[in-house]
Amino acid sequence: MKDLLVILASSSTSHPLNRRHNNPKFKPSSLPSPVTTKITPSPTPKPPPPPPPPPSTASRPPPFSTVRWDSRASYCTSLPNTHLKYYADLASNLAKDGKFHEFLMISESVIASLTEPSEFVGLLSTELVSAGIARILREEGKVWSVVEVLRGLDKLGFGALKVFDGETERKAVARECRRILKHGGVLEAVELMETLSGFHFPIRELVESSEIVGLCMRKRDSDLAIRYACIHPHAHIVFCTIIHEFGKKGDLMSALTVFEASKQKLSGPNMYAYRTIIDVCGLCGDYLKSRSIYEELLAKKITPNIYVFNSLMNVNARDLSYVMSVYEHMRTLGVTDIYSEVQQLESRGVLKLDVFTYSTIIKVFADAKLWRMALKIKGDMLSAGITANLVIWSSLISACANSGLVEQAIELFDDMLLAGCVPNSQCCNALLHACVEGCQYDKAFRLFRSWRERGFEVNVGSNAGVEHAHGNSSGTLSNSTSKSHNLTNPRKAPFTPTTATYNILLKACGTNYLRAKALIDEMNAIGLPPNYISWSTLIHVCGGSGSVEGAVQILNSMREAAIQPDVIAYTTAIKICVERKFLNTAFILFAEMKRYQIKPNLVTYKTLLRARSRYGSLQEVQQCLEIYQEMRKAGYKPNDYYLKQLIEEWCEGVIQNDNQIETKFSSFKKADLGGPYGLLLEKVAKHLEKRNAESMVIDLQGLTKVEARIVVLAVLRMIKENYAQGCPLKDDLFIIVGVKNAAY
DNA sequence: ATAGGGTTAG
Repeated sequence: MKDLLVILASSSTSHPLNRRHNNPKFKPSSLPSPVTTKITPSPTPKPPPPPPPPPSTASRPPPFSTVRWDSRASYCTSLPNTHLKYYADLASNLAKDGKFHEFLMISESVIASLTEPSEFVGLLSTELVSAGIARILREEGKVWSVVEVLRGLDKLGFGALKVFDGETERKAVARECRRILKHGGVLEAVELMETLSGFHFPIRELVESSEIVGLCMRKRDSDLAIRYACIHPHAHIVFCTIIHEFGKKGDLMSALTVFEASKQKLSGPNMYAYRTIIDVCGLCGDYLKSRSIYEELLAKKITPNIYVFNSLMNVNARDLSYVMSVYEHMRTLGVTDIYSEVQQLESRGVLKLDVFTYSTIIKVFADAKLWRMALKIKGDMLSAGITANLVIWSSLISACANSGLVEQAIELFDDMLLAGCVPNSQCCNALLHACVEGCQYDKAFRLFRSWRERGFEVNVGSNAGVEHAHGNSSGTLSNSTSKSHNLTNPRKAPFTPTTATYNILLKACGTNYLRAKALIDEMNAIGLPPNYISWSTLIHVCGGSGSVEGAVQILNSMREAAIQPDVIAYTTAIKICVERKFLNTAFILFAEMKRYQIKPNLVTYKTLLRARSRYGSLQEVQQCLEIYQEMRKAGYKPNDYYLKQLIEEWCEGVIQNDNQIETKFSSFKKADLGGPYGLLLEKVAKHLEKRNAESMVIDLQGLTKVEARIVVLAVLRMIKENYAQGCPLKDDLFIIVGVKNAAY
């Protein structure tokens, strides 16, 4: 074998064949035909005769003629496994030396002779092939030669080779990608990424998706944007971003094209995309299109979620009858049926809708962010002859606040003052909250200061007197004084901030920690000491200002102030650690809160699991799996999304993207997975648990062939990593195959 | 009957 390598090596550099090949008159068929070389498999391990000498090392694909290899094929079919192994070793070694043309030539010829290419692919040494690619990247930085090699590999069905494990190589590619983009080559960059993604290059590391999307936008190239989305591991999100971006540009046509593509690409309805495209219809002024999209959902018997309904109603807001028909459907779907039930009760005379019930209904819509519905209820109420009181006004302002509608909220507040209703702290807080939700932080502070200095001017005119004759009079200035004046009569009312007021202002500090700290001091000074909500908000602000240490330190300050940090305070701090990639600190805090007997909730778990987008080592995977197990025990249903991601990282590319099964390596289709990941995820998780690391029983019962393969791959990788760390498997490895699904 | 802190598909 060594001899053969020498022959091949010499032929690839200075062999006279090279000169012949460079001659345009040279024809490959003039080479001594390899078919004539007879291979006699011998019982003793004796190297088989050499494959045909490679004709070239030039950077073009080797000049094969299919016919030439076809004749060889019939003969090769009977290649015994030992010979297959020999060719695989030979090819792998050539690849390692960077002689990819020879590698491809041998591979192509062998594969042409086999019915099942994976037989040969399985025998190739991934390590050697990736070493060769790494070498080209490292020593010569030749990204494009590598890309050509990869495309060659791809053509031969080597897609599943994972060749980008090394940091250095990935950086070389990233540099090249940067360079291309700097010169405006988005198309080139996407093509590069398409090739790379077939070889499990983590393209997310290459460049921010927003940047690529932005460049595609600038070129108005929806096709390119779609191509990029398709290879992104979070295609569903990227699609939505693109749809929205086109919407912002007023380009509904492109947005719709992308929307259609997203449906093609993603399995299962994506409510997020539906919601986005409906919003975009609104942005582009085509409300009729939004209706047809909604109808498409209905035709497919897909139940829209509350966000889709909300968007649809907002987009069609001008057509109240349509909004009501949509609402009617929403009600029948059980999204919210409170109003109709209440109305029914009223019609039966069981209940008289009063200002209390109206206020409850308004709150329901306010919480669901259905502010238009909230305002509609107010209309219904006024028609029923009931006057809005302070609670109603407050709820309406809250409804706008929850949707970040500052102008609307201020308008309501002014209307309220005009109607002679005196705001209390809660009502003022609702308006401040609206400013925060609408990110108008300075406006919140300006309002606060002006209220504190001047209070409110409430209109107590004759109108107010008449209106309040019906309604509840709480929160209304006494009419007795106003009656003497027939004209509008402004009255002064004071403003009293509460702890909640300060808490909202704390949030309005954004990332300005000093401002927040000053507010905390002010609270202490005026006798409104910060409560646990104030402290959590302070943690948030501090973290936002960039100080992870400071944020963690505030947990201690809380205890000093005799306020025990609760689950939200800890979750806030953990979130900051996670965002700033202080993963160890995050896990320390997680352990600490449990020591203090504070039970993590679903939000805590989710926040913590977002810590890793890639799982580098076994330790990291196990750390996350522990959290999963804990979550399960605590009665929370783990979101498969994260676990799926984890498993993707672990199964050597058998699973790719969201729901897609890599089809190049094995000819399995998604259907083979048979429905949801549930059982599969559980099995992989169970097998990767720490305590299972030493003695191993792999139970494949109930899994399909593909699933079983995934589980086995995951376990094998764990064994490999443990071994590399010096912890070899001590006992035997048992694999239980199901009776029906004999997997291996 | 109305308010304030952590998630909300990366």
